[in-house]
Amino acid sequence: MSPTTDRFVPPLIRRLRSTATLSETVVEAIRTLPVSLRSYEPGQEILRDGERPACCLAVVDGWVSRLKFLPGGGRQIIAFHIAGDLPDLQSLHLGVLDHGIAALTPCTVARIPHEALRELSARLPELAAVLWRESMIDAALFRGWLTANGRRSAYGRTAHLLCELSLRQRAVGLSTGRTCPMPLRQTDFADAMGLTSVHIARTLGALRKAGLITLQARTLTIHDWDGLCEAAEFDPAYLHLKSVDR
Amino acid sequence: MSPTTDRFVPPLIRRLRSTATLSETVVEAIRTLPVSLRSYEPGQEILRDGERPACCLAVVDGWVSRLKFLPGGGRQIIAFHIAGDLPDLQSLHLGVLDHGIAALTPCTVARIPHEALRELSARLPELAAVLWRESMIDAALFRGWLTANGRRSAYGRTAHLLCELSLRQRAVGLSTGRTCPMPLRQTDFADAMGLTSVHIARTLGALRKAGLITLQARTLTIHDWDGLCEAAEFDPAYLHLKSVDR
DNA sequence: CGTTTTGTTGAAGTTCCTCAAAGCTTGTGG
DNA sequence: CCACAAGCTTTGAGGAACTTCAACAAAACG
Repeated sequence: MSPTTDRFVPPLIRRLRSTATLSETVVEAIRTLPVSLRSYEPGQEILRDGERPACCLAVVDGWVSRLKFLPGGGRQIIAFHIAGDLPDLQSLHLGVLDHGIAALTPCTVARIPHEALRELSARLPELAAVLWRESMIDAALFRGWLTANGRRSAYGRTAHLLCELSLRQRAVGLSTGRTCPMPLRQTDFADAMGLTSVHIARTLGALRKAGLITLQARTLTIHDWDGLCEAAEFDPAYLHLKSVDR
Repeated sequence: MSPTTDRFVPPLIRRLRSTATLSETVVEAIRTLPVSLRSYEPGQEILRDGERPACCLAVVDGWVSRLKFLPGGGRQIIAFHIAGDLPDLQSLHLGVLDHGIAALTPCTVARIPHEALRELSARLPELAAVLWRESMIDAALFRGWLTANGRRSAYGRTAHLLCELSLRQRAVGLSTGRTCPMPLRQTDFADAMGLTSVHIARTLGALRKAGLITLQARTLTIHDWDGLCEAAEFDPAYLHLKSVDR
C-alpha cells in the first residue's frame, strides 16, 4: 500500500463503520481507490461555490467547513467536517457546487476522482449503498441544524452544536472522556448558527457559568453531559450513528 | 396501464425531467413500479418521526410537509413538497425516519415499496443515478433554507421562500404567469422560517405594501419578480433545475 | 347563519444586534 | 526569550428585530 492510501483509508473506514457495517470486500475496494492528498491552511478555499468538481473530497485530518455567501455580505456555515467525512459527496450527482468548501484548521484532504468512485460503485453495489447512505446522513445533519437554528434560543442552539460536535468526534475515536478538540472561533460558531460573535461570547459565558462546559485552548470540556443535552434538547437520532453510547 | 399508475407517473416524470434528462427506458421502468395510492386530510400524519418505513412516498397531488417537533413544544417545518416530489427518498438508505411527514392540504400520496425501488435500481443504474440525484437536490434545499433562515431578515426570508415555492411550481407546470397556488397558513410560514405567525402577518403586509406581491384566497401573485428576488437575495442555483427561465 | 379557524393590529417585553473599548492569546521577529 | 503586533474574546450601553399577549376582523366551514 502506498503511504497516501495508508493515511487516507483509516479515518474514512472508521467513519463509515460508525454509521454502517462494512464487509472486508468493500474495505479492500476502498484501498484501491486512486487518491491524491493536499494540505490547506486555515481559511483557505478548497472548492469554490459554482465549481464543477471532478473529484470528491475525504477529510484526512483537521477540520473543514462548507459555507455560503450572500450577495449582501452574509456568511453562513452549513457544515463542519472532521477526519473521515466526505464533505462533497453530493458533487458526484449534482455537477455544480451550490456552496464553497474551505479549511477551518490546517488540514489534509484527499481527492477521489468521480470516475473511480462511479466505476467502483457500479462493480460493488454494497459500496454504492454505503456512499448513498453517507450522503443521506449529510442531509440529515442539515435537517438537524435547520430545526436547531429555527426553533432554539442562542443558548440552546450553542449547546446543541457542542453536543453534536462532541458526539461526532467521539464516534470516530477523535475524543474520549469529557474532553474533545474544538478549534472553532467564535465567528465560526456565529456563522453556523446565524448569530453574531458578540452574542456567542455571551452565550458561551452563560454555558460556562451554568457549570456545563469549559472551552479554552481550543479544547472543549463537558462537565455535565446530561445538563448540556437538556439545555440543547439534544436527540442524537439525526446523526444516524450505529451506537450512541455515552 | 392501471388507473393508479396513470395518476402516479405523470407528475413524477414531470418532476424528474425538470432536473435531469430521462431516457424512455427509465420512464418505462418507472411505469412498472407497483404503487398504492392513499389520500390524506390537512394536518394528518403520513409518516411518524422514528418510524422505519418500508416504502418511499411520491406526492401525486396536494402539498405535503416534513417537520420536526422539539421536546419543549417547538415545531420546525423542514420542507414543503408538491406533486411529483419524493419526500422521503432518504428512508431507502437511512432506515429510521428522523422527522415526521404530514399532509398540508388535502393530498394524494403514492407508496412505492423499497424492495421494488432497490430491485429496479439494481437492474437500471440510470434510474439509481436519477434517484440519487433527486435525494441530493433534497439536501441542497436544506442548505438553501439553512442560509435563508440563518442570515436573512424576516422580510428577506419570506421573500426567499415565496421565490422558491413559485419557481418550483413553475418548473413542474403547476403554475404559469405571475400567479401560483400558495396554500400555506401563516403558522406554516412561521414554522418553516423560525418566526411567529404574528410576525409573518406583519412581514407579508410589508411585502404587500412594497408592491411586490398579493396573497389572498390561497393564491400568490408576484407583481414584481425582480424586486422580490432582490429583497430575497434569491439565487435559484440551489434548486438545481435544468432550466431556470423566467 | 352561526361557529371556528385564520389573519390583522396595537402595546409592551425580550432577545439579539451594533458599536465601541479593553483584555487576552497567539504568533513572529529581534 | 522577550516585545510587539495581530487577531480573538469579553464586556458595556443603547438600539433594532422579533415575540408575547390580547383584542378584534375576516375568512372558511359545516
